[in-house]
Amino acid sequence: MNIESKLIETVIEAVHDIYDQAPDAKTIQIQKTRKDFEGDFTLVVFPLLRMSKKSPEQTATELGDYLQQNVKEINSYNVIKGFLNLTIDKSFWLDFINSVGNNNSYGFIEADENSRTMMIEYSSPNTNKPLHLGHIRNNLLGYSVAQILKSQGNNVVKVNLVNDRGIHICKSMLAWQKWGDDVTPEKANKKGDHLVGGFYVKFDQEYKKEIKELVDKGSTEDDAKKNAPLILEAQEMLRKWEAKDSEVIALWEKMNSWVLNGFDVTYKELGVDFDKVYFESETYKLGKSLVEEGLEKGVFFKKEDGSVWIDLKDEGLDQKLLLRSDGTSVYMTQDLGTARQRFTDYNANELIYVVGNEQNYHFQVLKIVLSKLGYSWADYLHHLSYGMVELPEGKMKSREGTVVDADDLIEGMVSTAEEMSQELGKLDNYSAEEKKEIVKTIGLGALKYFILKVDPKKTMTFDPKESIDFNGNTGPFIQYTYARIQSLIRKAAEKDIEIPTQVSDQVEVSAKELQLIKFLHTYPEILNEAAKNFSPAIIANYVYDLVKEYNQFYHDHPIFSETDRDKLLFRLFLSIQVSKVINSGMHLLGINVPDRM
RNA sequence: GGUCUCGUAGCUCAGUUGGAUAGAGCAACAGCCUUCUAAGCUGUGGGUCCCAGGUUCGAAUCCUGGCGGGAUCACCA
Repeated sequence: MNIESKLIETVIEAVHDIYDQAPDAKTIQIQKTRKDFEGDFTLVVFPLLRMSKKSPEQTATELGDYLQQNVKEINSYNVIKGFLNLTIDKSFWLDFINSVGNNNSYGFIEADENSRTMMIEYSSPNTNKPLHLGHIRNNLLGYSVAQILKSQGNNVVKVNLVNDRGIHICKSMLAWQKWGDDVTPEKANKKGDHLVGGFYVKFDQEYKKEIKELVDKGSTEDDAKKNAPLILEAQEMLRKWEAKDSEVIALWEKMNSWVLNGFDVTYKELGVDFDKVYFESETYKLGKSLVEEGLEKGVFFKKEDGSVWIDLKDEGLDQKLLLRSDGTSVYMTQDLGTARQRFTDYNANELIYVVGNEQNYHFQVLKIVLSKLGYSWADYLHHLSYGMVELPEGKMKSREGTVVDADDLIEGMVSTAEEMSQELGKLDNYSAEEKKEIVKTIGLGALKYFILKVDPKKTMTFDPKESIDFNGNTGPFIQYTYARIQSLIRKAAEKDIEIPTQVSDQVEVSAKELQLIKFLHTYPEILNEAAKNFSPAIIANYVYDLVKEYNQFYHDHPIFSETDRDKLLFRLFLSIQVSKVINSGMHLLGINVPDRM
């Protein structure tokens, strides 16, 4: 049993013994004592006043006496207003830090037969254009949340859903057919996703020209959009695709494979992966059959033109399209099918969708539609909605060319890391190979940390200039601290100092060091909270705070200048425990830590 | 207009189930490299926690209303 629950239990006993009352465990608030006060844990006594019927100070004192007598770990206590501050004995903290020293997976929980299976979908790219900054946030979040859930004893299945069909795919296919001149990624010496993305842009440009021409001839804007020859051709192509026209399918397969090969490169760079990849081209038909099912059950209705809808006015929403009048499927159609397919494949307890908040409405509808169809697992769907990534100059707009391409961004981060290392002369003694590796770790660490430290649900500003500032609350700062501790270990080996596997309870411990130990003590709670909230940001900020605490300690107490052997060993030992937690926390964020930098 | 969401220092962000005097970093200024990596550390200045009510012993946090930004309400995905 951990110390906090022990304290809570004893407080309940105390209230029972002293005031003859039975308090609800929820009213007992044990929290960490704030830095500026003396003590380790604080009991807030205000909620208990109605039971004691005494002043806050008197109540706190009586409870303090009781606790001190009945909990052996408590050394002393003090009362300030309604706060009872308890000081825990040093030996408790030393026992604790020794237990961390013997534990290679501190804070982690093993999966067992009672584990829940959680499926997490992330990335979900369209095969008509390359990944951009928004996808980076998505991928990093998805991967990290999966890691975090795993660390807390869940079985996790990471899935990707490739949006490989639809009108948007036909647009780039059509543009390639018309203006592609049989170009391939090899011929153009370009990543496949970038090549295809170019044709998507080309389509849009030509389409706009056509619209303008029609408008100039007197057509309305709306009519022009609907009747431009290019869009009609694209629609025709989609119908052919759904009818399995061999020529269209062949082109589709060719171009999709180019794009997917390109994505694989980017995923590898980012360090993300999947256990299973779903393709909408494989699930949309199941979606269509679910629509049929809904029509039979009377959940959906058909309009005169043949399109299928659901009326959600009773839910406070609108009418929603499920199938086009020409019988082709839309986004919602295929998502219905995909969801069903997943619960057939894996018997998941929870299905988490990592998708931007611009789709909040979509997921609200998806959930309602599935439960109206009678699927009880609709309750297991959870939309992990994240905010947009903006640039300092404003929003990203593909039309205005202000989209930050994922590959360009990664490359930029790495080359900036290289320039900075060069300038500081940090990597002068390393081989080109080693340099490349370290610089990549730092560049990606900077990017990943910058994005993950922000609360997922918030819109965030990504400032490329600020992100390459390697000072402050950044990934490289944390990596640097880790690297320095590794350097300590090497130094100890040089000096033939054997690092202890545990420390004696005779050692003198400073207030600062005690604070560091208490900080490490909260790590399991932090992980638990991060898992509950699907929030890597909680871990990121914790690790940063830990590193900051450690750096202060490190500067005040140069370890090898310590003459007392026990103290020296203790500090070395403590440093290693800190570096273990840094490594573990960063690992959950998907960030590597270098041994030297 | 309806729904959702965000609003904390000049800027980027933390702030635990409501707890004590609201915190970091960047930027500015002033210091610290014969001692384990100065990509660091120390110090100074910087706040109407958007506004107004309400609940509470106690509100940045919860509720209501307003103001401001964003998203969404497509036969796009």
